[in-house]
Amino acid sequence: MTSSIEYINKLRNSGLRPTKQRIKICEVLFNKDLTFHFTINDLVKKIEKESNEKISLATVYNTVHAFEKKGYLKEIPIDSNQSYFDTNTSDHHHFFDTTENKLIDLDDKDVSPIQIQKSIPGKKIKSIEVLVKLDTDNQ
Amino acid sequence: MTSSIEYINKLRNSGLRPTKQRIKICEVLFNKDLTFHFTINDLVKKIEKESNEKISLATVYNTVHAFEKKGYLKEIPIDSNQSYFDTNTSDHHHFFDTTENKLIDLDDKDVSPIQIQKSIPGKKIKSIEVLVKLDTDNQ
DNA sequence: AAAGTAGATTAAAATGATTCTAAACTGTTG
DNA sequence: CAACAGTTTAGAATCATTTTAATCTACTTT
Repeated sequence: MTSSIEYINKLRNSGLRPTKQRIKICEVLFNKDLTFHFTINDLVKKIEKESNEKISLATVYNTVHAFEKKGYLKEIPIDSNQSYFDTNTSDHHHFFDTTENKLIDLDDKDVSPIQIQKSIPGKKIKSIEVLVKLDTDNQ
Repeated sequence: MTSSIEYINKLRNSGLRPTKQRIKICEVLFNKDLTFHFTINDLVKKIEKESNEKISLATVYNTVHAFEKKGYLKEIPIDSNQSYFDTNTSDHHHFFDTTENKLIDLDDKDVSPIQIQKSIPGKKIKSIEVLVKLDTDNQ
């Protein structure tokens, strides 16, 4: 359990004003033992469930994007028309269960080191993300 | 140059009726020396440019999805608000230039072999896709 | 502590990609 | 050729996301 004072500091230190809404969103996102994956829609439902005041949808979008920019959240590349985010911002990868449309974390240590032998002039590598698609195994 | 007879056979063999529209889309997608990446919007423009008749947007969507299901196209997992497709259906990966929003092929041979040390019970690996995000290098 | 202001929140409207609808059309089979 | 299932179509509907512009609030300056 992190107290809201710590979120206030975290926000201030990132140049984000610690508003009531942002603190609440921090609590919903980061006040957990485990990291998790979510869509904006998931997050709105979580906020409604864990709080009595409602936060405008635009604010949820703004805040998630602000947190992503600050590195507190990561967007996960999935071929979907909804954006998936991850509260686990460490270097890691994902399984995507194509039958259940569910994401599962895949630790960096469970993937052999990835080396890219090609470079693009004037460009530098920002991130390397592995997506392992899974299917039901009916042997 | 593949003749339209071959596309007619290809379509028939996949259980898709060889309509005027599908044959035209085959020509635009597969009558090239090089494979390429596209969005639906790109494809519509390409069709307009390479043809005098117009194909309804709904038909373009239907056909792209039908071709994807048959394995003639692959969707590329990108966290973007548009779906990207690839006419290169062989095993390979991608660079994504985040400043120009452009995809670049990354050969399987240019990526060190990837081994996944974790397995999910009842699931088997369907594909492994690597997305390397690029940034402008202003050293 | 009051005033000023830049940043934040909000509901509602706008946008843009994608899907759906239902009517008209067409390839295939008998 | 008739019949039918599959296909195309324009336009409407949907859904996620962004924008707008008015209101509000955290923070700085006095």
